[in-house]
Amino acid sequence: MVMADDPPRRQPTLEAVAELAGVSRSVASRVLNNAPHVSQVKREAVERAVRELAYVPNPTARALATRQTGAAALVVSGEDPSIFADPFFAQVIVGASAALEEADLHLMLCLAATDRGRRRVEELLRGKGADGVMLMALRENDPLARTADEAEMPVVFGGRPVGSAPRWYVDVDNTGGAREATEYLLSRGRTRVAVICGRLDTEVGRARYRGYQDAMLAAGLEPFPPNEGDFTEPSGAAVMAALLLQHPDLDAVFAANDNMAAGALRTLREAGRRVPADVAVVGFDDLAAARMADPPLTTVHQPIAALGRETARMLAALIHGETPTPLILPTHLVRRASA
Amino acid sequence: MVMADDPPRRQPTLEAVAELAGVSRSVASRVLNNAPHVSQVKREAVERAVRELAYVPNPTARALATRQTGAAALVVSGEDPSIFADPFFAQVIVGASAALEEADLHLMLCLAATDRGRRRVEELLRGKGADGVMLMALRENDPLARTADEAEMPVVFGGRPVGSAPRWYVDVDNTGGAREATEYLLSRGRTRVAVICGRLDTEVGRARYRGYQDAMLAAGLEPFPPNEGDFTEPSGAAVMAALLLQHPDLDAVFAANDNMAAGALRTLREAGRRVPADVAVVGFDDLAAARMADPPLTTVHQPIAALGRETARMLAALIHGETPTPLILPTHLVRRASA
DNA sequence: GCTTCCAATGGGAGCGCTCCCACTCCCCTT
DNA sequence: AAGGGGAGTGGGAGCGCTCCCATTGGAAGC
Repeated sequence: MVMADDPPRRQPTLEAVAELAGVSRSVASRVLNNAPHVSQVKREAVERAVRELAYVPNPTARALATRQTGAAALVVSGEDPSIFADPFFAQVIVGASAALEEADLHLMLCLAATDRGRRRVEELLRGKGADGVMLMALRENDPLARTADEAEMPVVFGGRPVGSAPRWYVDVDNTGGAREATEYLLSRGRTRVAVICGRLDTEVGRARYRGYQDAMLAAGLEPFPPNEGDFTEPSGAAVMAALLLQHPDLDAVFAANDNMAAGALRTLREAGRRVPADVAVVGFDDLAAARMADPPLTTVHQPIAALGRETARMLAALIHGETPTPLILPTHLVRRASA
Repeated sequence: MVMADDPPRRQPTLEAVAELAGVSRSVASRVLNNAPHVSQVKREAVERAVRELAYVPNPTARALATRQTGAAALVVSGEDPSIFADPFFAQVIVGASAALEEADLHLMLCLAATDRGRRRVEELLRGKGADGVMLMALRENDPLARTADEAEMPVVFGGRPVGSAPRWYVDVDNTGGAREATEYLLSRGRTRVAVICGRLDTEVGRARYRGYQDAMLAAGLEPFPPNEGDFTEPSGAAVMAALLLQHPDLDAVFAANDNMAAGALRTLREAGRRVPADVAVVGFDDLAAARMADPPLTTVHQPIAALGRETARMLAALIHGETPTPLILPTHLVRRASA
């Protein structure tokens, strides 16, 4: 006969610690939670027992008892999972992760791309699988917005969704950044400043176009109509080509993000236009790639890691019962060679 | 008098569902878990009750009872949190997330950069805060390797750690890829093929140098000594500059990743060497940036999303009690203009 | 010296679910 | 006709923790 094939050597429990320390579970629990009403002697006894047994509290049991999971979810929506492959999100995560760590919260990452994924997120929200949620990259009329709203759980938006402004959000000053970029182009004497928009079904896309528009109108110039790209390099190249055809005399272009600016640069190069001599180009995002572009891209820097950090901080505050206020992070122009 | 300020309107429980459906908790539980031994009538009654109450099972309670959290952790080690900002990880995550979704597992992301972060990971492992772990980017002698080993929990390594090969891992054929890249350079008639290594305290760095070495030796050529960069663009530029000084006659260079290749390209350009006419350059990784480099970079493609996907799949298999075998994913050369 | 108060303590009732097990029928063998 | 087997069912004991509450005893207040 063999031994039982499943040696149930389980983790020690609080009960075991208490017993070894010669105290009750209550006292042991208090020591672990750093709560008052424990004598120094027993406190030390418990600490010794914890060390001896290499005890680690079971987070699940604690979660059940306290009704707090100790986790925050970062939900990235969008039909295409590869939207997430954008280094943008990696940066956001670095920031969010750091802030969450400070608040002693774990990070659950949910890419709600497929139907199944969305359903799982929904269950997470409604089943209280996390203490709070950060919602990013929601599309127009995203059903997740409603679910999040109904779930009785703190929700912070990273970047405002299209249309309504939620109760709590952290966003970047897209309009201001776009305005600054356009004004800069104007200040360099350019007058025929074209624009390559991002998707206009996103708030980012709209806000950046708005900033461009503001600056043009303020300068008494006619803004170009919104030529829509989809934030990718090829779309930037395509829109640039179309622009060149319709307005051969343009002398500058503001692209709503760096990827599209890179595409524009490529088209311009292929068309034999010199940058910035013939056409000045400004992007938005200040990705690593912007620095390495040829020529290095003048672009609007946005604090991506800070966006993640502040979103997470706001969520943590909410979870702790505080009432933070929405936040808009500043952007600033980084001058390089392309404009 | 005001009403109680904390309306404890709680989620309905299984108990409530059972009561509404006129069955016992056991039966309701069976229905929810799709278990047998339930009559059709009661099954439907329970389903109706679930809908009526908009019942969602509490994952925490389930986790406590089953001793399964339903989550897998992806731990990214490394002293510098920004290592994670590398688009590499974003890709890995997309793959892992998809595979985890299929296995109905949630993704917990842990960036173990700070001491506090490492401690939290340790607690996660030892406290059974997840059903399994994927470990990536471990450094030499990383204490996490031991903790993971001791934790009685499935562990899969994404990329082998330096030195020991763990029981379960998914890796990319770094040596084969580097060999292929070098062979290609050789086959184009280059004979003075230099190398820019990655950090040699990582297995990736070593394996890629090994591949380069193999190819050189097989061709009867003297391999260059390992000139170590740290996988960043500036380090590639610096090593390239040093190389040019010591070996002005070199006619090709294999860089252990695309970032360093980009740096090399920059140095070469500044030194007035034409690529590929004077010096051919091959990178490794096939990042998006490689395509946009000037000239577009010939590089070794590695299936990053697949790495994430397979790592997650292996972990899921382990969690389900299966016994998978380690996996090495193929790489292949992508020919572009730089070589 | 006697009440008053509060720090210290441990018992016990949950938190919401799973799962073992005992029990009842009912159908199908021999 | 008696027995076995299994499907269907519900009760109850956990899972490991927190937290309320009753109890104790010694210090402080009068």
